[in-house]
Amino acid sequence: MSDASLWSALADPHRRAIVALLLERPRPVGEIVEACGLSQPSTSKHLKVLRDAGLVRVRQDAQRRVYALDPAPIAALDAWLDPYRRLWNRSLDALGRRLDETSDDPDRPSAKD
Amino acid sequence: MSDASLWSALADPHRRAIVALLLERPRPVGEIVEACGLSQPSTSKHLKVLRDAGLVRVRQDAQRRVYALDPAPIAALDAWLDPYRRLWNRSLDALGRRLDETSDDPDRPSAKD
DNA sequence: CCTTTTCATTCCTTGACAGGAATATAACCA
DNA sequence: TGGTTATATTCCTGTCAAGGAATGAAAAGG
Repeated sequence: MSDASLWSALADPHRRAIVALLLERPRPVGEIVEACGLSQPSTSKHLKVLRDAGLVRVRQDAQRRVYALDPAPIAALDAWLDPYRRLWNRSLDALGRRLDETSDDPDRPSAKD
Repeated sequence: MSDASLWSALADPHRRAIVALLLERPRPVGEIVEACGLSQPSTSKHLKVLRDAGLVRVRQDAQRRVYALDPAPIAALDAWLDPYRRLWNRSLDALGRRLDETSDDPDRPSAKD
């Protein structure tokens, strides 16, 4: 299950920054180095982690390597999130009902606890 | 920004398992210990991390502490995901177009040969 | 070929985190 | 009050990941 590598890849703030950079457009390593303010080796290592997690893909262009986002793992995250999103909607719903029927449900005490 | 603690909290597979357990229903610590197969102290420490990240809330019930999911951070994750979801939809769209116009685009040879 | 550019990989050190064992804390009960 | 249950916290240790420095590797160009 590469689910683990996906989460741990995104757990690092620098890597989330890289991912955000690649959301705008594909970029060669040098550009990422400059934008992140990290050293080149460190950036390359982060890129390797992202590659191993399947989050980015590389295209060789002469001496440069152009990195781009791969949307698939993002979709996996989205799928993971789905059941929780339902919970979120339920609680929004409940809030709406409470606001709506403030004096209609004697079982659920209002904010006077 | 508790964004960092949110990600690092969910980076751990045991903690994701706990979160999944709490999605079904709120549970006291003992139940989580049993379900996860971790030791009680380890579980308590994971719960502390989840608490600090705002992912769970505790309610005291006699000697027991009942943990429940807080949907708000999930919504934050969802918001983070949003721009990437757009990317995903774009690529689905592109795929759809390609499948749609297979015989409409003489530039792109179809799957024969 | 030799050099330059661009990037990847090792080596090493340091810091953070996980897990177990033992201990503290708090609530309930006799 | 003393004891039991349920949970949190501390201490200690091993593991793992990040970052810097140095080095390796591949492509382009003279």
